[in-house]
Amino acid sequence: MQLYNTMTRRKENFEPRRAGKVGMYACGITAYDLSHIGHARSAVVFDVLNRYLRHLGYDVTFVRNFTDVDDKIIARANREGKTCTEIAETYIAAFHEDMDRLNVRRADIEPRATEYIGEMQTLIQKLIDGGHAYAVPSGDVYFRVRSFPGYGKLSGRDVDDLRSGARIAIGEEKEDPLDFALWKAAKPGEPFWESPWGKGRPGWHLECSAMSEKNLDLPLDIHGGGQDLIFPHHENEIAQSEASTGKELARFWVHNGFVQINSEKMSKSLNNFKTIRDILEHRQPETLRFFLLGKHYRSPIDFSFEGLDDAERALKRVYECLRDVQTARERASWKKGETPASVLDEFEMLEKGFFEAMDDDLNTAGALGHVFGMVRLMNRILEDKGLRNKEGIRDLLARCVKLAGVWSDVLGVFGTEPSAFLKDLRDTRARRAGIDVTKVEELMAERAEARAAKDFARSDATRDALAAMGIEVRDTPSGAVWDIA
RNA sequence: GGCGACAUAGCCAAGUGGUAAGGCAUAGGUCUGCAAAACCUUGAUCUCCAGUUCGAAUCUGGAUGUCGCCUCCA
Repeated sequence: MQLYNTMTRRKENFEPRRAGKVGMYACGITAYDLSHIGHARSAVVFDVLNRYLRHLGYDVTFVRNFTDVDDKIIARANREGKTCTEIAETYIAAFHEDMDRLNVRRADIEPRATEYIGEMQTLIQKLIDGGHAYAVPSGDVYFRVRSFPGYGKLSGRDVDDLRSGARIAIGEEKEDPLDFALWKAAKPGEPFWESPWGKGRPGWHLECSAMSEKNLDLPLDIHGGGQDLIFPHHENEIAQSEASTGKELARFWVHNGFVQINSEKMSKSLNNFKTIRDILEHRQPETLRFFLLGKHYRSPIDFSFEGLDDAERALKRVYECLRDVQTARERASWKKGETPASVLDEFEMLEKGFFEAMDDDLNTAGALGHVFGMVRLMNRILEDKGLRNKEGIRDLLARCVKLAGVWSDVLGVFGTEPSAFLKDLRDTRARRAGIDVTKVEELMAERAEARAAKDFARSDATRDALAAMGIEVRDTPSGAVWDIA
């Protein structure tokens, strides 16, 4: 497959370092608050990449870390009178819960920073020994940026330009404004670990270098994260890891675009933050996931509830088709007859098109186009009285179900039992609209009675009453069903 | 100021050289007691200007607009 590499700014043919095996590392969250939809996007993107690489037959080892010691965690712990460990545990558990709902698979290894303090100290010592780092009297240790010639290569930045804008904050004892902390001396009341440089804790960038090197071989095949991590986080990781090991840190750098609100980045200062839980209050998790897959992973995606509702309707269309295919397969008798070649061709083109899109830098939006092409094809077949009862179609429907299974494994959507999904969708919408389901059922019963008596005036009156509530009634061979308009 | 991304129908969104996938919404038709779903039909020459080319949404230059990074951030 082709994958865009931030380092070279080009799509490149992805080949792992060792045949058949992929080592992938993605930067996870800092566990100090509930995860927001930006975290959801990043997680979904790397989940799809993880799933697709496995689909292609690679033996993937996926590592995603948790930062469980950090300024913001400390601040929250102090504010709430809890320990950092308690805060971290709380929000790691919340993250897992949210990810499970979004059908994001757990990483194979989920290291936590505080479990790697020893490795981090070893790494710092190596950097000091190599002249790449220095300790200052306060007990901080800094990375000496000018000792690493490649600094800026990932983000395309020039060290001199960076230097002109940088400044040494009061109290810092850096040799150079660009130098960044590897180890921070503990202030009173902060958690700390003993070290050769005094009591302190690791710098954020260092954590990922230690955890990636410990859990995977360098160079990593893929290192990923949000676009905002390119500078300085990943740039600093490269400096630390490459200066200490002499090896390239990662071969492919993959970065996902942001979630925006009204074309602006979500931020707490703009007060436009949406947590995953805010969204899942009134929408199904699969709708959010499907919405996120609707745009290419490197582009910014604008979040809105209107957009989510469009996604919900589109997803419903897929599930209604899956349900209808399922029903059609239950037909007791089939007549002799082949599937027309043109239909088979179309089926195969759609199947191929999906995977070509995925191979092209994980073009999920393009792939979904082919999914809907399949929905149209299947609907058309099921509508065709002369075709739908043929043995050839029976076999095609079986292929369709099998393919839907593969697609859902890769994308992490369309995998729910159709009837269960549709029922849950209806309940979700009813809750969202504040509709009393019991009342609806009563009116439905009344209408059924009226229709049985061929009292169409009364039947229509109940339909109108239901319509006023936002309920749509649909008569099917097996009785009337209702849905939210 | 430095680095970068984006600009496609009412909305969302694929498409990186050969005359524009798909979704949502809208309108008409088939079907239906009436409806709904489904199916069929219906719409854009791709922000603007100049250039390269037999040919450009797709390449080059410029303009305008929007956004991101350069400080913690997915």
